[in-house]
Amino acid sequence: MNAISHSEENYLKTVFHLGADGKQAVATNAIARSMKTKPSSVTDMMQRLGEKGLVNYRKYRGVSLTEAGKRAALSIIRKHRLWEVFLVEKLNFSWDEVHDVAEQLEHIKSEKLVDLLDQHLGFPQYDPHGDPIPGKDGNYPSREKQLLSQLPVNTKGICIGVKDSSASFLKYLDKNRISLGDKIHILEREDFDNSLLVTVADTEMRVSHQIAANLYLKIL
Amino acid sequence: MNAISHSEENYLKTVFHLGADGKQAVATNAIARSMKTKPSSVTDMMQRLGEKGLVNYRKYRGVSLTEAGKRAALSIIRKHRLWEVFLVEKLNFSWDEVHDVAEQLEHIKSEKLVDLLDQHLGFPQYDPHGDPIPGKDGNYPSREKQLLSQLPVNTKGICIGVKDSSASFLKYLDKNRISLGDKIHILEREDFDNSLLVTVADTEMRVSHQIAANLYLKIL
DNA sequence: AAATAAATTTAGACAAATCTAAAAATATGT
DNA sequence: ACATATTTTTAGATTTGTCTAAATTTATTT
Ligand SMILES: [Mn+2]
Ligand SMILES: [Mn+2]
Ligand SMILES: [Mn+2]
Ligand SMILES: [Mn+2]
Repeated sequence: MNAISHSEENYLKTVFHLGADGKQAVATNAIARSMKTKPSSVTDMMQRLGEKGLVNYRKYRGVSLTEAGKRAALSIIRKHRLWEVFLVEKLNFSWDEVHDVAEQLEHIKSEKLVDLLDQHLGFPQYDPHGDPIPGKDGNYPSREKQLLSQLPVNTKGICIGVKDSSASFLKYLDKNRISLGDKIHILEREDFDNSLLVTVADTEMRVSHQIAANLYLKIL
Repeated sequence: MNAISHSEENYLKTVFHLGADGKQAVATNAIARSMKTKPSSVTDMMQRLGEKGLVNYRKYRGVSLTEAGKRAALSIIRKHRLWEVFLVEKLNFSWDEVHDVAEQLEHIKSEKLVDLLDQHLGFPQYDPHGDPIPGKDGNYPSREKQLLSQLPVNTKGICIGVKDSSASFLKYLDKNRISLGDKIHILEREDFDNSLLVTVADTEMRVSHQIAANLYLKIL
């Protein structure tokens, strides 16, 4: 009776992400910008999701997810990230190529498929971009992490994730031999342009503010 | 420019199967029956597919696939069967559970995904039901095979496929320990009900005409 | 506090995919 | 060959998801 459509799923996921993991309300325009649709389409959809009890919609005031909406969003994100792990670990996709395919695979409906995929992958905790994989029961582990750009000189940490996961950024990291799991040591900050001198897995290099502002570290 | 929709793909596949693998024309009613839609919906869709150059549509005369339509159908069937192999071989689905999931997975659009999946599976030739997997280039190998019900007493063969691949038939075969690859020897035919006395992998058993009419053998 | 700007919603249109009911064409039986 | 049955198509409606243009509400600036 109340099946959630492909399109509705995409909207729910966007509301979740834009609203700080389902905690804040989100503006119509923000959703439209993020999904490359028009604000009027968003309004339409939010009214429908409101009627289905998946979002709290108040005219002109933005939307937030209901508990049911949050559960639905987490289930889609779980599938998205499990498929990303599959693509990278089993099929040898590179981490910059998986997003569009996972964007499709996340909509496949079969609980058994998700469970067996999870098992096949050894119950992974994080996706290839360092993002946590929501549990079957809907629990969403959050990890201690800080942007490289916000840490003081002399900090040591492990690179555990990316904020921007666009193909161009990920390819840049590949080219410069920066990978998740690498140990990073901040040697020096350049006041002029906020660039950093760091060692990444013991190799010294300079990273721009742009880069540093998109890399998450776990402090050691 | 002319992307083929989810729904159009399902129709193309049905026309392919009902028309003896794209060789014959197919009636509107046959398509509607097979897809559980109404004949009027089929007419609509066939007119659209006709305009797209994927079928030859002549009012009241049924439809056949064009070369482009055949290519599209084979590509979907290739994906469907590769995913079925994946589900059974890698995720341990049983062969009676894979169809509905593959029905969704076959619509995922990514050439790279299909190529890498094919490689990951070791370039399988047949799906879990014994059906051949079309090649990347669109070639469709056909296999010498005959229905068990149509073979004379004393024939020996290998069970290589099923005609009916409904869950109920497949579960029946599991229960009776009949699997693809088993050696079958026809010992006796009962004239009264056309049932057969056979050995399956050296175990003697009686199979009804219903069963025999849905099992394909390769004669030894 | 008006005036102006920005964000949001509404109204109306459209394409895709489906349906029901009615009309038209084709096939079948006597 | 004619009447009847069957198949197929057309006409018109509905739902989903989108759009543009206009109206409305909220926010910002002077
Ligand atoms: Mn998606
Ligand atoms: Mn990811
Ligand atoms: Mn399908
Ligand atoms: Mn199959």
